[in-house]
Amino acid sequence: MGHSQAAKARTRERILTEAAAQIREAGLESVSVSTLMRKANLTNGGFYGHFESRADLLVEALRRALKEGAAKAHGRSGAQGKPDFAAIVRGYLSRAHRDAPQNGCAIAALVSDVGRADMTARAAMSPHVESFFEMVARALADEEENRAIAAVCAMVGALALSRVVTDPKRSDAILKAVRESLLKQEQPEAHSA
Amino acid sequence: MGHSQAAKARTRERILTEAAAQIREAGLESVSVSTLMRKANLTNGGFYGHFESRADLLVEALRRALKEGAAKAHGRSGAQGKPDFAAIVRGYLSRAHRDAPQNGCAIAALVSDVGRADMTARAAMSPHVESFFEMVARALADEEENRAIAAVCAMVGALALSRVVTDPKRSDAILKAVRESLLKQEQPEAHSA
DNA sequence: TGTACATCAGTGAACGCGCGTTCACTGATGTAC
DNA sequence: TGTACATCAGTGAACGCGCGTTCACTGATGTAC
Repeated sequence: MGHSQAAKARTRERILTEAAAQIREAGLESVSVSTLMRKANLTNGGFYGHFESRADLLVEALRRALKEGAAKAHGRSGAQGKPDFAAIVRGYLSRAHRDAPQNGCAIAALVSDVGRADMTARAAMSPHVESFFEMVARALADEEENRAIAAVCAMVGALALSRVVTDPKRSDAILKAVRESLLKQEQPEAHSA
Repeated sequence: MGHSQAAKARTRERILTEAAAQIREAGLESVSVSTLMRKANLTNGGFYGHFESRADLLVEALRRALKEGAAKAHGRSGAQGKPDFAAIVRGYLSRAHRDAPQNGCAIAALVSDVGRADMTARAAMSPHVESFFEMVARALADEEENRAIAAVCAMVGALALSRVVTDPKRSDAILKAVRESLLKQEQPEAHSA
């Protein structure tokens, strides 16, 4: 199989990316070493050349999932400068986001899991929660932190609840209600110009 | 051990109550049949006299946890008649609630788990989400559903996130920010009397 | 009221299974000459 | 440029363990006489 450092790093990347998608789709506990390795076209044994243990992988996969989710959010909100509040809200509270948790926000996908997990997992997610607050605060006209916190909680709650509710119409209604509620508060200054 | 129907029902109750607390504290997957039975002062084998399988128990425990959480919320909001919005918000977004998930709202404790669970679990939680919306709507001055949905999402999101964030001060800040944000919207009519 | 029996809630050992982890091995690649 | 060797990423069988589940059994209780 050869042994270049770059190739090994790429393999590790492949495992980690697969695991990051898996935990957002089916939870931290859903990851099994052999299934994961099979998905990466490898065999169980090879796993321990890349990670110390399953627990070690889970933390790294969580970090990866959080980073991917954050990157996507930043992309949606206008890469640099003042982020666009309406764009954030519309992107976050969309059916597309609801229906593709494996590519979406890891915070909403794993809030309740991480809320009862050990300190390592909680410490991995905490700064991403704070970053989300900050990004939304920068997007608000008055940049008030408390309003940003409330907006983020509403978005995370709405997305997570929309994935619970079985009736698709009611699920859509949740996304829509919170979208409108948040956008109403934050009218563009130019609306009467 | 005897065999009265009432005694058996009480035993079942004991197992179910224990399981309902357990899933809110540590998640659906945390329940192990033998550990659960040991906690109920019984041995593994007896389990199958009460439940068809572990999967069967998990659904029943989820239903129980949801019911307990709802009962508590109704208690806090003034048992009958128009519920008290401020009381709901203050009770839900309290440190006491955050720190005792095993006695609290099963929706916040298990949103992301149930969001990716099978239809049975999602169908068990959905009506409780709708009830929560309804209760909050009745508590609002204008009784507008969309505002109730937004308030519930903010509460569920805030409680779940407050359990993630590791810094206690920041966790408190989340609860406080959303408490104030919701209460500011819904001023008592008599505030300038 | 007292005795003999049937019931059945609960016991606890045993089972097969899948899991995380280990380890002796393989064979393609990079390197030294 | 060509050959021999060392490296080490990945293989795949094996391991011990805990799990969900089964089952023959026990013994306290309710019931019939």
